Amino acid sequence: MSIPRFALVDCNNFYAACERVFNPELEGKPIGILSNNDGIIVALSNELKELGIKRGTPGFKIRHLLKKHDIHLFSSNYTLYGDLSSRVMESLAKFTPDLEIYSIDEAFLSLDGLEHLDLNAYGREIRTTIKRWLGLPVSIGIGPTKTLAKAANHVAKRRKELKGVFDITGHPEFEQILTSIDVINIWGIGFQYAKLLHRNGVHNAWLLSRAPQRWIKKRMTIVGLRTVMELNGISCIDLEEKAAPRKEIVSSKSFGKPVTTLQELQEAASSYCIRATEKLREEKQAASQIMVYLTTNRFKNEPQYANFQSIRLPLPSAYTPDFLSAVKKILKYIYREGYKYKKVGVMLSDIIPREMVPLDFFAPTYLDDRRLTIMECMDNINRKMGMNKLTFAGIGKARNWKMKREMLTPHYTTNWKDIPLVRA
DNA sequence: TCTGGGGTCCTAGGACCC
DNA sequence: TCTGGGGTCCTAGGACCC
Repeated sequence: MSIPRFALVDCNNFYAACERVFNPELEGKPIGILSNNDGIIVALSNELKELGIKRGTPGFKIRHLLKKHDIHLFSSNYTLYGDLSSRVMESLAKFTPDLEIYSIDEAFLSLDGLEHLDLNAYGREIRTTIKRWLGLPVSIGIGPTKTLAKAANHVAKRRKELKGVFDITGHPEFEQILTSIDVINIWGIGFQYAKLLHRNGVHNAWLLSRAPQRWIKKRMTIVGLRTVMELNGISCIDLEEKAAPRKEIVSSKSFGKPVTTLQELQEAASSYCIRATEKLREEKQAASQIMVYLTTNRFKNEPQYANFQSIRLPLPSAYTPDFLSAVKKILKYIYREGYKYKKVGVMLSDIIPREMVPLDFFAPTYLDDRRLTIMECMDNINRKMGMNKLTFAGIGKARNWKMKREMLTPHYTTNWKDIPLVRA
């Protein structure tokens, strides 16, 4: 049996690269993309990283540097990134149908059956194609396991001479290469585990691959053990070509400025609830549990309060009003007067496919009568006319809960008005 | 003034049952 | 004086990912 071969294709500094596609003047300049509400920096171009700025830095903290270094900050434009992402994935699918879309900017490809090719050259062809078709730079790591493909990608990104592609499979300097990678950069090792490993002298990926497996299992569970096996070339994490159905749906946002009244919280939570139930219907699912939480601003030196509560519906549903009344009840119960609230959120869970919703003799369920039709009708109108064109009275002024996005670029690829013009 | 949002998986421990 | 043991289910919390 031949060893499997995985490739990880990862778009370099994806959000920043997307902004550059339609604004080539940004080439070579430091760019940062801000989170919702223009809060923290979530994506950085290499030039911005080189200035010593870290992911997670609040935008306002570097405001004084913008002019000096010609830094360009943008509000996140997920409509644009999402659209370019699906174009990248479609292009990759032309190379192999065995593909797992792992995140907005990454995909695992199975290269099984292509071992006879020069996989480095094959990777470079993929890379050139994506660059030519979409103007986006990608890096490609290849290895016998997903974890090693990820590690190879890490190397491909950092060593210029590799030209963005690296196959680590059976590499003569395998040991030295893994030794050069700090455990924190290994897929599956986060901040806490990296601390634990360093404390115990396991500083790099090579040492991790040699670590006693019983100790790993005990301290890092079966998940950590899988990572170690994968570093040893034993594939434990398969390619998942079909997206697994979601098990929970969360919708939450921080407020631009503090909120104090129950009324306002109700409106915000209702609008998140509407969004969450829309997603639920998009995936043809139904949920039977809803949780609402709220919290004050932990960065502020003022009285803090956080709480949550959930309600179980008698039957799974995707009928928005079922959830809206639950939201109302919960918020009324957990709300305390006198605090400045920063965030409220809604989470739907216990999700099942809607064909599995049981029928009830005595009460209308989500699936029978006109409820389904009403919801579908609303969803269709909103899809066509824009989000929240048709909505529920309960959200009041909620349309104004819209995020702060002061530095938003146009929706170049998804809105007729925003399509770039070329002047002759 | 201004500090994100949306997910998954695993385990320990309690409740409950026989 | 003696105070079981094993199985299952659920939940909270902690770790991780992007």
